[in-house]
Amino acid sequence: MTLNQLRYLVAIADSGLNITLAAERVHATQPGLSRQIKQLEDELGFLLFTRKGRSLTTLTQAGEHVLVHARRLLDEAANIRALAANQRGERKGKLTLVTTHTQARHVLPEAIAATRREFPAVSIRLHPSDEGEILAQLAHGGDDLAVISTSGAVPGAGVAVPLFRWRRVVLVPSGHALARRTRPPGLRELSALPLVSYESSRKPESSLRRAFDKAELPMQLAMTAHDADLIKTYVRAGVGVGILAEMAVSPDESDLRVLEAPAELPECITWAVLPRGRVLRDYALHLLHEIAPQIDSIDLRRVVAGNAEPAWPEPPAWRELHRVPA
Amino acid sequence: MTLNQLRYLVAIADSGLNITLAAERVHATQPGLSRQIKQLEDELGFLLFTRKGRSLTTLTQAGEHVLVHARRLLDEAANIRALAANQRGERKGKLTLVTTHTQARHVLPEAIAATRREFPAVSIRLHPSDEGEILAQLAHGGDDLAVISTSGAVPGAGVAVPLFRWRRVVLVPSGHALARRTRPPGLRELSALPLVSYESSRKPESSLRRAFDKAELPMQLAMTAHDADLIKTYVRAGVGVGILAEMAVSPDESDLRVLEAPAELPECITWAVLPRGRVLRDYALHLLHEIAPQIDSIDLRRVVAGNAEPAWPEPPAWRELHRVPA
DNA sequence: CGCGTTTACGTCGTTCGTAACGATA
DNA sequence: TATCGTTACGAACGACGTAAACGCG
Repeated sequence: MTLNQLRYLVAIADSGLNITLAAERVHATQPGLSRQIKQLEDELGFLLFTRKGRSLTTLTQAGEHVLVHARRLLDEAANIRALAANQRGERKGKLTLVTTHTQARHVLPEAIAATRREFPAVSIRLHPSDEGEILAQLAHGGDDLAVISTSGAVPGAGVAVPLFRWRRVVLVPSGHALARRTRPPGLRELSALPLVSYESSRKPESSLRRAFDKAELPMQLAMTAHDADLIKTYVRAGVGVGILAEMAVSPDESDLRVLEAPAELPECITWAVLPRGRVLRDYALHLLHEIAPQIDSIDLRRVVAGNAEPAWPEPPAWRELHRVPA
Repeated sequence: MTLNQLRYLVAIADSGLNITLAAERVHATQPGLSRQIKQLEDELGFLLFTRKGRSLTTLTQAGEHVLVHARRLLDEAANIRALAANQRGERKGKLTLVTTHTQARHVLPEAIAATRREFPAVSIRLHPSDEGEILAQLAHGGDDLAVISTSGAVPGAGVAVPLFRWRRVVLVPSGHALARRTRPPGLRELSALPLVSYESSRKPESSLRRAFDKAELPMQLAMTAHDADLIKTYVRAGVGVGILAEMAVSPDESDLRVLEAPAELPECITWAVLPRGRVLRDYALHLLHEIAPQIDSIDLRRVVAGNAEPAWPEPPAWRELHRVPA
């Protein structure tokens, strides 16, 4: 059993059991992988794959088990290499974020730009994903960091770090009846209007939907989109009243009016979620410090390493953070 | 970075930084280890050890970190090998238990004998240890299984499986005043008498001591010993009244009388504690089934693998288990 | 016939053990 | 001088890539 054999095993599993493809991905030749897998099977004493003719059809049950442990083993190898890179002061590398469009578009840009200024040789990969799939991506997709919002609940997978609190806002065209009002609309008023909001509001567990349910009011979703720009466009077009994250609106949109959302819509929290037990590269820590300066980096390392229990400070409100833009 | 390099690293760390000794333990030559460590240091780009002249003095701080991950990595390698051995139906291997003398002497013998009958080629190593050190041993000593008692609290490290409940008994010479009484002694009565009990009763967190403290009664520990046989001997010699685990007394000790302990002494639970995430060999599961037939082996595997939350059945009382000895 | 896997073969690199050397207490 | 680590050398093994053969759709 060698590190390479295990590396080949997971590469093949991750390439849909196509050895040739796996070989390209690990920068080796196909016969090399075939042989190493065979040798591994010989050493372990059982087949990792079921074969039909010459090609692989599935992993055996035992193979699935081996794969789980092989992944963990290789993760630890990667941890050692990350540790070493930090120790050497290595300033280049990769960083993969998995997050929603809203975070990627309105929350992360400054932080990522600052990190890139500090670490110009780091390649940052932004991996947009659906709300519900992000944590699964983080757990199984090898991403380094997820950024995700919830209305209060602490995300389960990995180490969740609260970044900031935020609220929704109501967006209407400047000619809209609500735009002339001095007081923000109530939930009952919104209930009577067609809404334009995020795709995720369609889900029954969406906090927007739950707020209406709790008040026993109907919710009219006129349309949904993945990102705020589209929502704004359709609000401008008069399709309905926009409900979106406050991070997604800027004060200079003169043809739109931004109103406070009803108090019944709960405050949300944006979290960074880190894979538990993974050694963070210095630049990952730098990025986290950019988006959450209130978090102590030493503590963070300790918690991710499993050597301390999380005890994070109360996250600040987004509008406090951005009251005085530079 | 190879598995062997990491293996050598931990061997050296576990041999007090004596490379020659480490080389013997891993069945290799000393120059081999020296070179591999040097190569590993080259690859990682920093020193793992601080050196004074030619010999190693300490691990560097970075080396300590690498060591942690190297251990986990090798644990996963061991897991894969264990998985393979199970899959092959391999019936030989090693099994190291760490436990107290009482468990080893009075609880485990039947179960171990049964396991040895089923797996004659398995070498079982019994590793007696002090109450307080057992869990540390399990976490760092590479033992497969700990058996330990507490008065209620769930042991923290690893996966704790409740095996059975038990009570203490009071042991007096047949000529003792208490032996003629029909009702068992109360805590207040015992408080007036010199006691002979386990070494661990000296600790402030001992449940015996806490029972006296709670009743605000003094406890007179005339003497303590590690094992029940010694306690019995000194009870026979009239040194004091024995307080010991019910598992440690048999009905055929005609010169001693066994009395119920006061109700104030809480019931205890004996637990098996397993290292979390370690793949269990079939014979380990067999042994566990012998000492805790109420535990479902499939569930147990799942919980140890981290794929399920523990939900163990209420453990039976020792005296129920042994009411009708074969 | 093309795609993907296996088998055969030669080369290269690496690891290992032996043996000699060096430093230290 | 004994102990422990390093350096030097040669042999053996193993992994890799190339090229050809084999099955299957």
